[in-house]
Amino acid sequence: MDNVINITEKQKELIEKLGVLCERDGMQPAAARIVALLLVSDVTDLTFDNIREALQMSKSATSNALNLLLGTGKIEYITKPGDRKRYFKSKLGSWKEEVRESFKNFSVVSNLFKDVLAQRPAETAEFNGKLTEVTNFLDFLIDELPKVYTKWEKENS
Amino acid sequence: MDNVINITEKQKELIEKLGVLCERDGMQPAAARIVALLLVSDVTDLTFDNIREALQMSKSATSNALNLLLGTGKIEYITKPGDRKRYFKSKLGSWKEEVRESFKNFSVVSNLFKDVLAQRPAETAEFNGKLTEVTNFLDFLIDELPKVYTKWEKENS
DNA sequence: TTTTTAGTTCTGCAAATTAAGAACCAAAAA
DNA sequence: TTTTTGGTTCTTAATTTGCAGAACTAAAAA
Repeated sequence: MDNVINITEKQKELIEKLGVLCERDGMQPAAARIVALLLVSDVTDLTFDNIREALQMSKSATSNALNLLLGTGKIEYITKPGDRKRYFKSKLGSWKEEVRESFKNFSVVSNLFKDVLAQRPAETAEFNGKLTEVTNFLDFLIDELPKVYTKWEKENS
Repeated sequence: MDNVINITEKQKELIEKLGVLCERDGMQPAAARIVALLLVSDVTDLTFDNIREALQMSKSATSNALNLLLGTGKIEYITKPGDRKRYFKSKLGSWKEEVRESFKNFSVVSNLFKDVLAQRPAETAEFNGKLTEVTNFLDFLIDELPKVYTKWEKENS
């Protein structure tokens, strides 16, 4: 029988707040709470049933959310010798990775804007000019943000 | 009678692509298409009915989406003397603003992570260390990103 | 071989989102 | 004063999402 993990009121509060934050990023509620739980729980490696009981959710919801999070790289699991259970844990590095990914998205937007510009009539000069400025700004970021990363790497090696 | 605005196939394609992009950012479908339409349309200032006809949506959907977009600052409208209609147009600067806002969000995450750390047991040293690194990274970004903006301003004045 | 464990998969429902259609309304025009 | 214009608001309907519960399964244990 699994020893049930305990969550304090303070922790529950943090789970809600972190959960809302993840949900705003498009994550579904159950998954968001799991991510949050794995951040605040005293024990960092939790089993399927630990999670299910702590968050009071069904097996199906737990299973689906865990597999979704494994797929998106937000969590991982370890196993222990002579133990069939998997121990799920937060893949903390994913937060840094996620930021990096979100930065990459700028080029998708920038490229689409360029496509838009390419087919706009020359007559709407002011509009086209502003749109050009936006794409220039995005391209500037696409250029500068990697440098920020490099600076971080340099300062932390 | 309003002169109906015409949308080419190429423009329709771009509207779909831009629409999907906006939807992925949490914008609802109808609103996303309006934003896209106002970017690709040859005429940049469109009336309620121009939009309704171009995107084939109901008055209610059009009304709700337009008010949502006005509220979130993604579009604006102008009026013309002796004309009761409003002419809606893309607030192009909102794209730049949006990026700036999304950067501000890092401090919300960072602060929450610090709250999490404050109540974590000291025993999970490795985990706490990694979490600390993530918050340090976020704080680094919170510090560096405004500098990137400043650089942009400087290069474009 | 049977049973238990550690999940997964399959309905099916309840709530939330999204948009249509019709009724409505206030200001301007006729 | 009546009508038209340029919308808004209300109700309803169709999807979509998220999750519970039960049935199921493969591997390990007994």
